[in-house]
Amino acid sequence: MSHLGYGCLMTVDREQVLRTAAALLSRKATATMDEVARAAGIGRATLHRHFAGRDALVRALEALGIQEFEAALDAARLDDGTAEEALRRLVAGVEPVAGLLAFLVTENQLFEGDQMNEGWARLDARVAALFRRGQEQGEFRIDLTPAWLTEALYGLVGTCAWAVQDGRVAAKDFQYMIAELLLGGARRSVDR
Amino acid sequence: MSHLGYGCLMTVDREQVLRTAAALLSRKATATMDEVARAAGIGRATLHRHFAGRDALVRALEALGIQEFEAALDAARLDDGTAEEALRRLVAGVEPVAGLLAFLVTENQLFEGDQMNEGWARLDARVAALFRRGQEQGEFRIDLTPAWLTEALYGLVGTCAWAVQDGRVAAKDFQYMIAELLLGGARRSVDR
DNA sequence: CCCAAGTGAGACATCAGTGTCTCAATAGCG
DNA sequence: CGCTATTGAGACACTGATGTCTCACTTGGG
Repeated sequence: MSHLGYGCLMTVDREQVLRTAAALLSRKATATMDEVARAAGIGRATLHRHFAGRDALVRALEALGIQEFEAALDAARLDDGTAEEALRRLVAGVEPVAGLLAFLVTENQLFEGDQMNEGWARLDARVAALFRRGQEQGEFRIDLTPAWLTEALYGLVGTCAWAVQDGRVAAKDFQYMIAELLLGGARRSVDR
Repeated sequence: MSHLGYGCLMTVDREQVLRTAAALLSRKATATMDEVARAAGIGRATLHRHFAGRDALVRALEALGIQEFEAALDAARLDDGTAEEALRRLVAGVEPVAGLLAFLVTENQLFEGDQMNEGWARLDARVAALFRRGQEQGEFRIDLTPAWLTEALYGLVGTCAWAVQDGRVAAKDFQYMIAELLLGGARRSVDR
């Protein structure tokens, strides 16, 4: 059953552990392996059986985050319909990955090594391309660079994930708050 | 001269050290005391002379961040003029503190202890009050809660500070990018 | 010019976190 | 009902960061 990676009730749910770890580490990067294990509801020994060490854990977090974010990008079909529609689909699809994404964005130390950021750079380019498309089609303003809009999206997703975690924003408002702020801003326009 | 806290050229510039430390620690929370010292251009021993330990350093970071952010809030005169004007003044005044602010927002572990967050909660309330005023005066939309707008401001400031640090956003665009996105969003309105 | 203050570099003991191990207990499966 | 796989708890040594100390050097003031 171990070859399945899941299915056995007594077997640790690898993804669940990683999500919990991301939520904890993104808020307390100095958390102990023991704290991570406790947060995930498993023993330190078990955590070590699945991830050779702290580095391996972080790498796994990185890999899962990139993988899931890429899946969200695929599912959002960024080239279909208006850029606004695509962005809303992206925000919706990113919600389950928000914790992971917050960790990736925060833990900049991942990208100091060499270039595991290759994977990340590719995702970055896809998001930026969406904003560029919106600008070229006259849908988005051109005075905010695609690079900044991309970073802002990441920042807002992470911030909102934390706000939800701390109860400052209702979980059901996650998509709305991010998409509306990013698209329309705080100002009340006359045509809205 | 030590009673002045400054003035002696060979004396370490305490605030400069803290700013450097904030910039480093907000991007690599696991950085060593030695790394912090090197980044600040001083020896580890000297760093230890000024801050008893890592905890003391973080506390000092917290205190300075709160103090300077509060000063920025005062200087922005949040009750004067339109809410938009006040927000733009705040963003402008916050720019020099952006690194410190990014550290405070990211290092949530500060607020796990007891309630040094009292100081933070007060600042939080002031910012939220600005957004609430904007809403009550019909200037801001009411479907985005003041609490969320407050968090979003923090998130965007931190994100933009990092983007500038990494060269993805030009330093001169700091205020514009944040204020414009936060106020108007990415969408190109017909009345703009 | 000399002295006090401050600094950097390094040595050192200490300690918390890490990684590895063993062992008893438990859950699923035949 | 055993058997196997997996887990949690604990013991253990080890590594790296930490905090403290000394000492030589430099700077600025008297």
